[in-house]
Amino acid sequence: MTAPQTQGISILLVDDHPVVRQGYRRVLEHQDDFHVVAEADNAADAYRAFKAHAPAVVVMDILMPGASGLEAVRNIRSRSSSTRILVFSMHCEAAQVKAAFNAGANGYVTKGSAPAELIRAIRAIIRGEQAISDDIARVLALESLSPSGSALDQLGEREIEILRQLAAGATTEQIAANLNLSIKTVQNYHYLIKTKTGMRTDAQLVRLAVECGLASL
Amino acid sequence: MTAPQTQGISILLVDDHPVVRQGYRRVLEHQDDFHVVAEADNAADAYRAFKAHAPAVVVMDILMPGASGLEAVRNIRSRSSSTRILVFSMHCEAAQVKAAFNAGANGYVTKGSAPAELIRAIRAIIRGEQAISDDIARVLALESLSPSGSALDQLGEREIEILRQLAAGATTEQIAANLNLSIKTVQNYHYLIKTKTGMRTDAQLVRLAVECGLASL
DNA sequence: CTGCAACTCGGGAAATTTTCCCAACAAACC
DNA sequence: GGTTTGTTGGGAAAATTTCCCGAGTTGCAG
Repeated sequence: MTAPQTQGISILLVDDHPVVRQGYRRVLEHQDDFHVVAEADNAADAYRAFKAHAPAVVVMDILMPGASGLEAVRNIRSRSSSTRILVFSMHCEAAQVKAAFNAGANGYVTKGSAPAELIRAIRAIIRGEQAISDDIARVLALESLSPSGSALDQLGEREIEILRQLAAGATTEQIAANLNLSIKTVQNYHYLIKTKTGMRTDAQLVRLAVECGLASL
Repeated sequence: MTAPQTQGISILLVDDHPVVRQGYRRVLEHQDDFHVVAEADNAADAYRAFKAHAPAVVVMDILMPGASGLEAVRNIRSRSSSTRILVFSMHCEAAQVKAAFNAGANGYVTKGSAPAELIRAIRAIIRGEQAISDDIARVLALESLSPSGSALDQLGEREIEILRQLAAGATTEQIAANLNLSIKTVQNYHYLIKTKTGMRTDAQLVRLAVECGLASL
């Protein structure tokens, strides 16, 4: 199980800036079990390279011209659930990070992170863990402590009300009836709430609502 | 702060049975600082009377024809967070009691309780405490000690484990991977758990799991 | 020992929901 | 006046839920 693979870990490196790619390639290949098998400088090429090389790990900048890097992450994730995806970005915003994980990323580090942190993150996601760099951790931690509803202040009143009722156990139909909305609208809100908050299941939504004091048990 | 209010404590009394109301009115007005300012015999009238009289305390039976008494509790609670609501019922079941507190009740006594217990409960909730009668306390205490979570002993081990992971926020895929089952099997269990427990949404499942000590928040 | 009941595991197929796109409208804001 | 933001819903493909079924395994009572 834990024996190192003889061929090492194949990596696809994606960044629109060649110099940056060079830098990362050097850092990555300094690990002798890491092997950068391909590079790409845009989302479309990244997806093509992914299909061609089936790398174990994709390391990509999500800030690229053209199609969003997040879109590439989604594409790759929908094609393979086993590929590990590490996103790096200059952004250190909670929403951005959540969006990346929601799109299917396994890790997120900022470009300001030390090389050792990048390596550590890659080894973590290979083990199946989720990885974030220290500065991201700090931002997310502080955000979760903020006095406002943290994940809730990104939601509108309607969204909050619907989340509250969802967490209370109401069905889509009941909510639609309670608020005098069409089922379709409630479904759309339900989906929107999930994407905005980064929650993937209704159970996670309930936990969020309870944490934010929206619902009780 | 602790000085008795000169006008005493205003009470709204709700029960669908006139004779029962008479009995309670007598017991309540035997306390000279208690004053029953209104009565109602159904949920809708209760809510109207509440808006009209703004009583300090609402004493209501939740077992009434028509709209659920719980619904009335919720309505009153959403209108005023300071009003104290004491629920009384013939039922002495843990689930019923929890539902009442969840709806916003401050206290719960059974109809079998002695008058002194009712008075004690009202004085307790006026002080901002939560109050339950002795028999309720015994039921809740025993339930919390019982090895099986009541609604859970109708579930098999596999079902319980899957419910636990669902409540923890795991996706179907993650559960299937964790337990080495097919997604199809997890879906079937998920459905089976819902039908066996009578829960209609995943949010309700989470609540159930938490109540039964299967999950925490 | 035999049969029955319960638990575990999954396939099939129809029904429903989720997902993600889009557009319209109002209010707020620059 | 143009832009963003919140609210409301349609459409259509993808995914999940729902419910039915069978099959292997235990355990237990007859």
